[in-house]
This record gives sequence, structure tokens and C-alpha cells, in this order.
Amino acid sequence: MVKEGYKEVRVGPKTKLIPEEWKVKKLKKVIKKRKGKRPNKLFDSKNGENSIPYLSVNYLRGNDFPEWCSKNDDNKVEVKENEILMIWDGSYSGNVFMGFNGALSSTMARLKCEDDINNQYLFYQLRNNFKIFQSTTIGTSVPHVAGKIFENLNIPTPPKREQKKIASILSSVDKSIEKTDKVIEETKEMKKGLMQELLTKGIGHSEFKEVRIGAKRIEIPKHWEISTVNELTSKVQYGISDKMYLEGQYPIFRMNNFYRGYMIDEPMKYIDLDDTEFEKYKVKKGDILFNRTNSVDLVGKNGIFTLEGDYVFASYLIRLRTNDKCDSYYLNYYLNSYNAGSILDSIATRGASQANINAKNLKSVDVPTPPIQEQKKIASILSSVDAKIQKEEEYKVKLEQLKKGLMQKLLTGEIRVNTEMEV
DNA sequence: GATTGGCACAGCTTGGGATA
DNA sequence: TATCCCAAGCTGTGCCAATC
Repeated sequence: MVKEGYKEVRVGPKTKLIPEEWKVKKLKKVIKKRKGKRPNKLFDSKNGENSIPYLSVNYLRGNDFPEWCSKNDDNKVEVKENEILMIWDGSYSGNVFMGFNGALSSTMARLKCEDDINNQYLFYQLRNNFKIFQSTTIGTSVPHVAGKIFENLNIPTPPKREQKKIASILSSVDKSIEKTDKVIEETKEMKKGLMQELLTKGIGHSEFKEVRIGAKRIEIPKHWEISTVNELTSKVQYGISDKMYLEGQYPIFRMNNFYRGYMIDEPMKYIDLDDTEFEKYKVKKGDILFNRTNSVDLVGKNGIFTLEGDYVFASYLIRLRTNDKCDSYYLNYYLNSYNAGSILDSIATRGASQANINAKNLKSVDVPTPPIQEQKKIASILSSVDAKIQKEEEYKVKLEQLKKGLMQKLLTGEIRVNTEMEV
């Protein structure tokens, strides 16, 4: 029994209910698709007004700075801010983006809308159907969006005024998400500056002395000391060198459990241990775990353990447990700071495409050391900034959930919008 | 025998380019 | 112009020789 005023239509592998007066159009009837092409020449930096960014997958995903190409490059396929682009090949195939000006890479496609469909409405429809494209990709080594399935996808199409209103509502949630993102980024920047200030100048000092930390000379408060990691720790220990499994007795921390200076329990692997071994490698609250082997960029990452429950750690991590001279949060913040980062970078031994920092070298790293009470104050200030970042990140997750729910309901007409109101 | 330290290697991702 | 194979680079993991 179909709900009154609604009809059943097939969208990808599923049947959906949409309002009777909505039309259904095949994607190929409402867009013109053009695959990207690698420009003839790419540049590392912008060359005045004559350059446009090269939109690689990594750049779109926010993992990389853009390369640039000339506006006059014959090979480029250009996309404008109000056009939709879709990752066509590779692991992220099916993902869509809007709001970029630039030249497309060969693994992407530009989607231009015909007049009777609102491009932002179509963007949200494609985003809502991302899983269809992802689950229908073809190709043996590299997945691709399946062209036929893409072209023949049915798009529920309300009157244009309603499309515009739906796009406007979803876009306003997107703007709130962007605003929250900006607050998070600004708070992270503020934390960087605060760390630099507090970890070298301390709180309320007027007299300073010059000291050597690594290759640099810096000023620290007159009564602070310089200690090595060895002098501030009671335990520096390698983890377990055994195979891990998807299921098992104890969760084991690996190099992908670091997040913003903390250990997180996602994703986990597991290991079975007898009681003696477990006690030996059990992570305690306040323990700092340090990534000793990886690429040059990732070696030296560290995080403090603050979770409840029983965890152990892998052989490519080193555990640091502070003694009574040192607050573990303070040491963790210091090891995550810019100054410590450059020291760790200088002591890392470079192998074939990998770098290592062994426990002996880690123990020799110098740490500016205030009295323990001041260490705790500094750590407390930085923790409060971390708490603000976490609060904003949680708010962002809520907004994303709200958007997901609205997309489901608005894009199928389950909730109708009032088109009499201004959009 | 236990611990440390380095790296080989598997698996994954990206982008270039050959081919249809 | 689209598809998809392949090489290169990167990341994560487990192994094993060296050292204690």
C-alpha cells in the first residue's frame, strides 16, 4: 500500500517513495559530464593571476596543498565554483564536491547541470546517493564509477522553486558546519601559539636565561632547569612484538591510534596474553606512547593514555612513564610542540623510505623543566583549550547527523518545504 | 634469554598513460 | 573520451639480527 499522495520510484538498487507531482529524470538527461585531463605543466607555486589550482584527490580531501597550472594550458579541463565535480577513479570514487575553481585531474569528472535542475539540489542528490556509486564501481586494480549505472540513475525532481528551497536549507546547515570548522581551526592555531609561549616562557616570569635545546638557543625563565627525558621518566619501554588479530583478549595500541596528542580506541586490533605478559605491557593512565618507526613525517608522534579499560601496546611504540619530577601531561604537550618536533626530526635515523627514533636517543632529548606546580598549571591551561576543541568537534558531529537526517527526508519529499517563503 | 633497533615487505592509494 | 593497467610512493606491521 503506497502512502496517499506519493508514488514508488527506483533510485539505484532501492525503491523510494516520492510525492506524486515530482518528476523522475535520468542523470544523463540533466547533466553534461566531462572527464578531467592532466594539464601539460604543473607548478609548485602560484604564478600571479595567470594560475589556477590543480584539483587533485588529495587536495580536495584537504590532505595536500594544491599544485598550479596556467590558465592558458591547452590540456586542462576547468571547473567553476558553481559546478559539481566527482571523483571518478580510485578509492574515493563517487565522492562529489562543489565550490572549487581549478583544473581537474584525470581521475575526476565535471558535471554541468541543464537549465531545469538546480545545481546545488543535484549536488545534494548525488551526495545522498554516494553509496550507490561506491558500491557499483568496476575495475580490477583501481575502482571506478560505473558509467552506465551513473547515467541511468533516477533523480527525483521537484519543481525548480522547491529544488532551490531544499538546496537552501541544506546549504544553511553546511554553512554552520563550515563555521564550526573555522572555530576548530582557529582554536587549534591559538593552541599552537599558546604552547610555544607557555612551554618556553612559562607563567608570569620577568627574568630569563638563554639555553641550548637541540640545535637552537632559546630563552626560558631563569629558575627553570633543562632535564633529559631520561631524568623525567621512571620507565621507557618497547611494546609487544607479536602478531595481532581482529578479535582477542586485549586491545593493543598501534601507530594509527594517535589523535591530537591522545590515544584513541579506534581502530583496534587484539592480542592474547598470559597474566605476566599482560601486567608487563598494560598501559596505565598518564602513560605516554611514542611512535618510534615510520615515515619521516609520522615518526615521533605521541599521545597520552586517558581511557578506561585494559590496553597494551605494539613493538613499534615506546611507553614513557613520568617520575615525580614531571607531570605526564606537561611532557606529552612538550613532545608534541614545535621545538620538540625539530629535535626529534634531527635525531631520527633515516633508513630506506623510513625513519627510526630509538629509546636511547629519545631518552637524551632535552626538556625545559619548570617546577612541578607550574608544569601542572601549564598542562591545565592547554587541556582547557583541548576541551574547547573537543566540544566544537562534538557539535560538528551533531550538525552532520542533522544534515544526514534532513537529506533523507527533504530529497525524497518525505518532508515538504514551504515554497511561499523567500529563499 | 630478553630487549632493542632497524628494515623488509604487504597492502593500499594515486596518477600516468596505453588501449579500446 | 572512457576505461583500466601499472609503477611509484606511502603506511603499517612483523620479523629477526644485534646488543645487553
